[in-house]
Amino acid sequence: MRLAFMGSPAFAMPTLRALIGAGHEIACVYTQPPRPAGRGKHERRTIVHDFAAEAGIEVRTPRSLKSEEEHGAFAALAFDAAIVVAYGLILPPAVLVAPRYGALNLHASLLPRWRGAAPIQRAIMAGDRITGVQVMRMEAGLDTGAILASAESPIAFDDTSGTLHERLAALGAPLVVASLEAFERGDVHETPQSTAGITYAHKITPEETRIDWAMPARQIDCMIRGLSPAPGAWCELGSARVKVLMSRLGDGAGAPGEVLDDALLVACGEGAVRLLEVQREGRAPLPAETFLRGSPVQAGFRLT
RNA sequence: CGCGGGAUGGAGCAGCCCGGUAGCUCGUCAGGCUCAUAACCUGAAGGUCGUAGGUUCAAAUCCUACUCCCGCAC
Repeated sequence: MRLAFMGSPAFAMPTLRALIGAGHEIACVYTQPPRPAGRGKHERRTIVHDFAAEAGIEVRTPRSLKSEEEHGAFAALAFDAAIVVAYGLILPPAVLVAPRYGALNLHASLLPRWRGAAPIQRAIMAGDRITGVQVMRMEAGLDTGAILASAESPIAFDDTSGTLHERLAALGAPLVVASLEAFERGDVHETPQSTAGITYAHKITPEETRIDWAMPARQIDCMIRGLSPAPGAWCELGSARVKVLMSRLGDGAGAPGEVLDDALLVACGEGAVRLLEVQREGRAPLPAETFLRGSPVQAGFRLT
């Protein structure tokens, strides 16, 4: 089929590759415009942008799709379908209906749970045991469309947003390809989302990334893994800000934030967590054992 | 030019402010102890101190430029 691919971050890449691999024509890639970002405020292109440019695919980076001009430019390419994966822009109705088969979105949760921007992180942070990916028809509402295809994946005790991102991206790519095949066969089944169990995966804000050691260990462990590798949950160790990138539930009790042994077992409001991977500001992420070699933390020390 | 931290034997760090024989915790190798061990003891190898200049009798340490990495902000 002749497709528009709309996506920006790494999560979108497996699907883009799969579509190309399946022989579809990517007539145009829409992605977020390069913006001054990161250290030094240099202009950064999205990974999808880099890949598409390298592959010789036309790349468009409008700041918004709301204007008549953008509608026209989009419609003019006469797409069979638009595949949207973590694009980062709202698609107005005029764009949604322009392609012959409309716009399909790959979403990383089992809808209607975790509609919105950060479904993978929110699922882990909430302690969900299972999640998945779904291909959904896009409508005006936020992730409210009917489901065309679905695949589940359990969330393990040692999953992080990083590992889940990779797994779900890989799980979703063939689902999208299969959905397009269904259109070609004229065998598409669209199931409306349940009206029960709706939750929203709000964007992660910097304020909520600081660890509050008074929370139960179970919650803290989920928070640490849900925010890893980015943006990372953090706390203060002495005067240094330290990110905690991996943890595991442990046994122990003490004042919230109190280190209970010489291997970073930390007491929480209820229970304890063992910190397995940490990163001091300005330094590289390190396994706890390695970190402690250069910066020992005595039992009794209090993290804040 | 957004703010800031870092680069020291294979790993993680200290030393730098107040220039003068490179240190710690590990790892590696050899030997010892042990029924045995990731445990313990003894010994050894291994470093152009990011790169290029400069100052100095002397630079890991002071000055300049550059490269790479990272935290914050975005």
